[in-house]
Amino acid sequence: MKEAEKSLDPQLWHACAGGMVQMPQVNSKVFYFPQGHAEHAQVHVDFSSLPRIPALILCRVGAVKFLADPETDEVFSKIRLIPLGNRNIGELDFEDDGVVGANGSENPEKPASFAKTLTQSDANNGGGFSVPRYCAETIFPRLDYTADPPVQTVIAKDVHGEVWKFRHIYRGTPRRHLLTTGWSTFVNQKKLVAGDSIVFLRAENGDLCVGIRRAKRGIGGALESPSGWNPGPGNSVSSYGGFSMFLREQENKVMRNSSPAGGNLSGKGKVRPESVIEAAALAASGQPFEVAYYPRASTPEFCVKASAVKATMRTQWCSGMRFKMAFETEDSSRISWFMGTIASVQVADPLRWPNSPWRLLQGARHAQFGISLSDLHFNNKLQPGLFPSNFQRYNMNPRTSNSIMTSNTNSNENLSCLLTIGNSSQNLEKSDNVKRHQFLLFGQPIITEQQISRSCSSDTVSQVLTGKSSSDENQDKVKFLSDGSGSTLDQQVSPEKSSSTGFSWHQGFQTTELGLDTGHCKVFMESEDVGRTLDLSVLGSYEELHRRLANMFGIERSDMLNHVVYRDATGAVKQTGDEPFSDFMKTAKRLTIFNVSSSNNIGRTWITGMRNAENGLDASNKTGPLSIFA
Amino acid sequence: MKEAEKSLDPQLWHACAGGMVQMPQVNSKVFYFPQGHAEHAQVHVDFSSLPRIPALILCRVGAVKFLADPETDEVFSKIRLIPLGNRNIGELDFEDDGVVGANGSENPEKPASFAKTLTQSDANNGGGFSVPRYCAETIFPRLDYTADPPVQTVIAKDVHGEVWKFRHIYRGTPRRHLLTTGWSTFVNQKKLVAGDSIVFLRAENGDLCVGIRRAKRGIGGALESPSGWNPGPGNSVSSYGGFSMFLREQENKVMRNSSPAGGNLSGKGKVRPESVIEAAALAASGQPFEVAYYPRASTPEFCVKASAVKATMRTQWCSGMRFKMAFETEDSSRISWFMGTIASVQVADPLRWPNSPWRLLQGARHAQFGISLSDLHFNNKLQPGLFPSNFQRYNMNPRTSNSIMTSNTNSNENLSCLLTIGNSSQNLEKSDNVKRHQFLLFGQPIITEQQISRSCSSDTVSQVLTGKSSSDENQDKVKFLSDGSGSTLDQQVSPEKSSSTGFSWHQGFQTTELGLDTGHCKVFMESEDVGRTLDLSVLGSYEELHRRLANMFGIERSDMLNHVVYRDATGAVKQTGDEPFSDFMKTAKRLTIFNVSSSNNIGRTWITGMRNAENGLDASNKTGPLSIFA
DNA sequence: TTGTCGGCGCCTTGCCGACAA
DNA sequence: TTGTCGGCAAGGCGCCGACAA
Repeated sequence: MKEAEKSLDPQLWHACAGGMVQMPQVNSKVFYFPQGHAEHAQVHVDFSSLPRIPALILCRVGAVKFLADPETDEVFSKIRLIPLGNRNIGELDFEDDGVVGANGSENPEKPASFAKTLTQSDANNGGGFSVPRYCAETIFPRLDYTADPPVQTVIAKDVHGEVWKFRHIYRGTPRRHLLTTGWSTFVNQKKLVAGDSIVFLRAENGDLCVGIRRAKRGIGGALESPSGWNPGPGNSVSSYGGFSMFLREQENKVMRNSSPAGGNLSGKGKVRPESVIEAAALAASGQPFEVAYYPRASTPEFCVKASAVKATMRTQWCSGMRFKMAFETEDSSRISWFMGTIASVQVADPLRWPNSPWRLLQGARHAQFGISLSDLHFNNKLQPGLFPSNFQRYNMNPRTSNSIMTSNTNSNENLSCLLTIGNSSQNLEKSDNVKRHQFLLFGQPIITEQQISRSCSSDTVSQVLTGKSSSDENQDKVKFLSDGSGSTLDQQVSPEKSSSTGFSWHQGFQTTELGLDTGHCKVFMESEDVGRTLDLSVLGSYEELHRRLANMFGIERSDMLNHVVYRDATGAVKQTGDEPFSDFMKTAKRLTIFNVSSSNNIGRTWITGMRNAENGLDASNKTGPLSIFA
Repeated sequence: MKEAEKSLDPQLWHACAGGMVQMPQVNSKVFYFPQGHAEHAQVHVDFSSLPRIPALILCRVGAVKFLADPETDEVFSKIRLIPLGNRNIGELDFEDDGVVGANGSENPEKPASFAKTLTQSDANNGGGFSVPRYCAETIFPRLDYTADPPVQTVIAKDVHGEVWKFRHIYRGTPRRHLLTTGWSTFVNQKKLVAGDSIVFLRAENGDLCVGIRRAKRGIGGALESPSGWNPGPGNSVSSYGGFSMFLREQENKVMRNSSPAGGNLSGKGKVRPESVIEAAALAASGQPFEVAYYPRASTPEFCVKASAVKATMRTQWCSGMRFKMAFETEDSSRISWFMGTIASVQVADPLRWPNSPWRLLQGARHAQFGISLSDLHFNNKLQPGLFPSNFQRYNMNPRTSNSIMTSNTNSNENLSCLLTIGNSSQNLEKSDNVKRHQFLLFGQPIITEQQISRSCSSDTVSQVLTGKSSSDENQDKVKFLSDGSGSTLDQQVSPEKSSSTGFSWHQGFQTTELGLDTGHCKVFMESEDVGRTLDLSVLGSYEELHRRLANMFGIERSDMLNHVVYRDATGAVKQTGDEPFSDFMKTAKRLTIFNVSSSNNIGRTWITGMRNAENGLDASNKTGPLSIFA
């Protein structure tokens, strides 16, 4: 990759980055969080080769470059930081820490811009683009309405300065603004799909600019990204399933036409762990360094303006406290607020970073939503009142820890709702103070530890899934839980309808993280959210297995044939019967029974499973033998 | 790039590599030529950081991996070599140097295979593939001729093991074999264009395999590759021009659909110079090393079996000797022979590699044609009888030197025919023993030094262009010529018709290599083959320049306006008048006057020029200030 | 106001035999 | 024997207004 390093218009950059993204000004002071930088790399960064590094390092901003990926158009920046020495935080002067906000540089005027999330119709192959009236009238060049129909050619420059031409027409009854000719070329070239956003911006010199913000892609999002958004239920299984199929087909198309390297639109690997190590080492030794920051990467900022850090450090967060967080509806530039109650306070990684305030500040912009509001549009029925509960679905990876915390709290208190799945009943037996109520939610058995905290959501149910396993957790996990709080947090909420698909992914992720001993196998029904654990070592044949599964799920044994697939430790997906039972017994790690009735559904889920199988292979490098299946 | 490193079927590998490619057997002995390795990298490799390295190093072959590029399907191999110490060549035992030939491994049976160069119709979007009868009947599965029409699905595996399905039908009047459904998908996926070849092979296990051999792409082929083939004249200017345009349009299409990285189908940069340095250093120090070898890269082998080297070293090549070389018609597996007379013998790089036999052996497979016969198909009218003269057009890069040589010969003797161009008349004045006959060939003045050597070709005229410049050659060149032979060889033949375009490219290349002092500028007419040198420092204005040019070429001065373009030292292409004359005078390196009459021609040539301008930028890294223009 | 749909025309894709090299 | 061409049909692409949320 050549370092063209051509800084683009900061206004366009900010428009693409999103309204909540702020960049520190040159010569301002910021705190650099190596931990946050590591999270930004979205892979595990092993700091063990370095001496202990401070959790946060005060730096002066030497330079900021506004850049865009030449392939994906994703905006990112390179920030040069000069450490200011290892003085006590209290002694420091935080005054001149100006921040370049959404309005770009020192110019207080926000340029006229408009963002729209692409609908299916917008992204369809045979279609045009429905231009919202506001955009057409305030951003686009003035149309001559005396013509019939009024039509013009709109010329827009992208982040690379490349020029795109669109036919802009005002037609139909009732009249509406549309981009027709040229639009589908743009969609194809930029490989846009429904859910991605497009930003139109009228620059100061009058040029019309166009930028894109890609939706977080990939079904395995929750698997790939520690802070990834778990799309979850919402508008029903079928609609989501259909959408994921669409994505896959698109992706295939894209992959066939482009090199494998070019197909990676979803990020990851943009910041390499070596870069983090290098930066952290330089920072700790007081030498200038440069970091790349991808504002769309859904991880919290790791260069936070010094005054904000200082202000937030004054607050002692503890569970039970109410809090309020700003986030922006990206396509309309309004600020929305989310209010909630702090559920748990916990140091993210007490071994490596003791007393680190990282993600404690979830105020000083760690509280910012890493995911953009546009993601919420997957839920077509979404209403403002649902935001809080949706936010709770934000997937808090146990590895990267909880977002809200102090250091001396019982984390079992104030949890909204514990939905225990899989083999976690073992945990419950250990924590003797929990009450067990079994009830059905959307037809699925749910075990709660506490009643719903009404403060989170007024008309929906929110649950927190405990993903913790007891004795069979892997080494990594043991370390992480060693602070004794005894509960790995992971939140999931189903606001209106439950989606088995969504849940299964989630569970797949958890299983990935937890791992299982040989002989034990997770079993899932395609249509159900809840998995069970089965000890294969007590079984002697496929017939016995099928009988057992038939009993377990109350279905006909004959229906089992050709409907049970599993993944083995190597990641291969097989059907029962593919290999001798003795081999199956040893290697099967996750087993899924497909619905017998709907053949359509089977096809779809099978493909989904294959997809996750790929992700599973990746993940296995990190956590050893595992099994994922949706 | 991940090292999948999955060795593919050696038979398929050899079928794709071409019939002339031989790979050394494991445990056999070969000589490793660092010089050849460097040429293989196709960029300048600077050995100056290393101590002096032997010109050839005897090695044992540790391992051979047969691989294929995951993106382009280009076959290559990795050869592990273990140096056998620095003993005197004469003392060595060359016995067990078995070679894996085209028939693959030790198996003496050559598998049934067939290669065909794609015609326009084959590569057209809306078309199928005309299967030569031989291929259909001996390679494809047997067709049921009782059906009407006979039809079957042919399934073939590519180098990655990926399966492709083609509808194979025998229809039409007269009957012919065709691949229809599935073919265009294959063409698109593999990004094949007319001129590329496809190889069908029936493997030993009965599987049908399909491989591809890409034609050397890009108009600047002769510029990019030291041993590149100069397509030259042939079936008229317009047909060639048309074809090159076609290539360009195809390329654009490809580029739009694929990432920039994926667009590089033409090679270059496959072997990085660092790898060469590393290998050479390890080889010199007697440590095992690995080299990658791209048999389609058109550079001579640099791992040559030891016995062949030894045998050839016995021969004292000198000019005037007759020689005979084998090469294969790749699509029919016949061996053809080329016979010629040695024109000049010269050490390739006497400073860096004194007494190196590199390219002394263009016998021991250095004489092999680096280019495939398929390149000759650009000349549609090509007949077997023309091969010799066509071969003479093979572009012998002065840098990489002449292929046939000894060290004590007057290189001015026995030259087939010297066509002196540009400012080389100065040379002639220095070599007082040459006779000067001026005559016209295809309307161009030609100065011969000797009569045509009839032995080269019976019905065509062959010439050797002397590309030598006198006092204005650059440092690099001076070094190269320092052995005193005083003649840089470059051969060019126009068998039937002359193409100004072809000639111009050739000249462009020569000018590149030779370089010019500041102030001196090469001047070319678009329609002419012959360039002149102009001392810009004696001119004072654009007007004076135009007047001078008008005189020089006998055209109207007014016609000059807007028809003179030039390239400066940075590689930029400009029109006269774009910058102040004083700047122009200092930087212009090559100047071209376009035909005024035919606007069509101008357009075409302009595009060609731009293309070459790009190549010029690359080349400038190697030779300093230069000027290329076609 | 704008997202989605069916209608429909145009243009590309791709299969065919004719024809000629 | 096989390369190229025009014919032609199918189907995808893409523009349109209708309709409804």
